[in-house]
Amino acid sequence: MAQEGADEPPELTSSTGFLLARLGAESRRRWARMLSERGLSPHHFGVLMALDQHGETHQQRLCEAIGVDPRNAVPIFDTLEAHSLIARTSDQTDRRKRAVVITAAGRTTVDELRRTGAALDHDLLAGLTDHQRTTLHRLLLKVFDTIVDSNHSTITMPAQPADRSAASRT
Amino acid sequence: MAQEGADEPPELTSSTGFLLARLGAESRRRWARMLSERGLSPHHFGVLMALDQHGETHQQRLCEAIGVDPRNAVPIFDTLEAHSLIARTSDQTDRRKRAVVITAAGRTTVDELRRTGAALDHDLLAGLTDHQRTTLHRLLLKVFDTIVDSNHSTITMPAQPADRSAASRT
DNA sequence: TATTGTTATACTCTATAACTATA
DNA sequence: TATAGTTATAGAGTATAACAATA
Repeated sequence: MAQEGADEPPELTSSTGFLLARLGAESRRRWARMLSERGLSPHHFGVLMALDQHGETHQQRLCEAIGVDPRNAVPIFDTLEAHSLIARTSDQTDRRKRAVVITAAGRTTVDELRRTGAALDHDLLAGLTDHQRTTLHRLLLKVFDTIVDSNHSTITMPAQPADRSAASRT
Repeated sequence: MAQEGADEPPELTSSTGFLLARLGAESRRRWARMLSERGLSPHHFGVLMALDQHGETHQQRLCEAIGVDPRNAVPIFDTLEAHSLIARTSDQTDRRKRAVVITAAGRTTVDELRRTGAALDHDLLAGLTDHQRTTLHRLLLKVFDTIVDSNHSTITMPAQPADRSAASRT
């Protein structure tokens, strides 16, 4: 288990995965409260964020990104489309798939929410230094890659670099 | 944002809190599946773990430890008591409170589950080195302390050092 | 036959309101 | 009045089964 310094905390929560679940619930709770003021849920924001970063994709990849079963995702996409934050079209190469794109309004919304969310991060990570926050984020990203890769055999998102620059802000 | 090396991943999930929520859900999902085979939920395990580490406490402190509203915690304690994994008695100094203790069977169970959970951790954190896992765990613990302290004004668990040694195992 | 998206449904978890008993 | 625990209930989130359209 690799010996650290001597200031290792007793235990409190011996399993990292369980501690992750505990903190994740707390974080989601705060996000949900903030987002509910705009009629959105964490899943809605997750879809917008994934679309904003990766550009057009189909629903199943988005479901994987936000960790929601496709069976439960339909109402999520419906709501986003009803709010004109995304648009769904039929994929021409494979008509089973529905291509999803973020709209200009969706892009504005996700940028707004991201800024507001930064305040939540600030509170949540108040006990960490800037360097520790960066380290934590980097490690969590690595874990994220692991679970996405393990669910399917080889999937890492198409990485179609949506012309994000067109909506340059701030 | 403190410049790291140059191998910083693009973004994927810009908010640490949101990424935490995403990974926490995945982790909880895996724990839930493992625990369901024994008729338990993540909350049940959380209670047992907190009791095993901190000894006797009352219900509200346990609720805070596992992040569950006291209103939703009653069935959790009831189930644990029905399985004889915990025992509830009336606190003599304040008869409103119900003192909760872990039983010998509960201690055996939590040790078993902790070992089984280690396999889950291994899979979940497969992308990290041992050192990175230790770092991640330490950072998450710090965040945990932050949110517990922020919810109430000053609470850090009584730290009554239950005679854990009596159940020495392995 | 396998995959994408969908519907219906049941189940779990969480949040809101109000009540009892103790302090 | 405030707190610990409880109950009832509605809502959000998640899992199970089955289906239509397309590949």
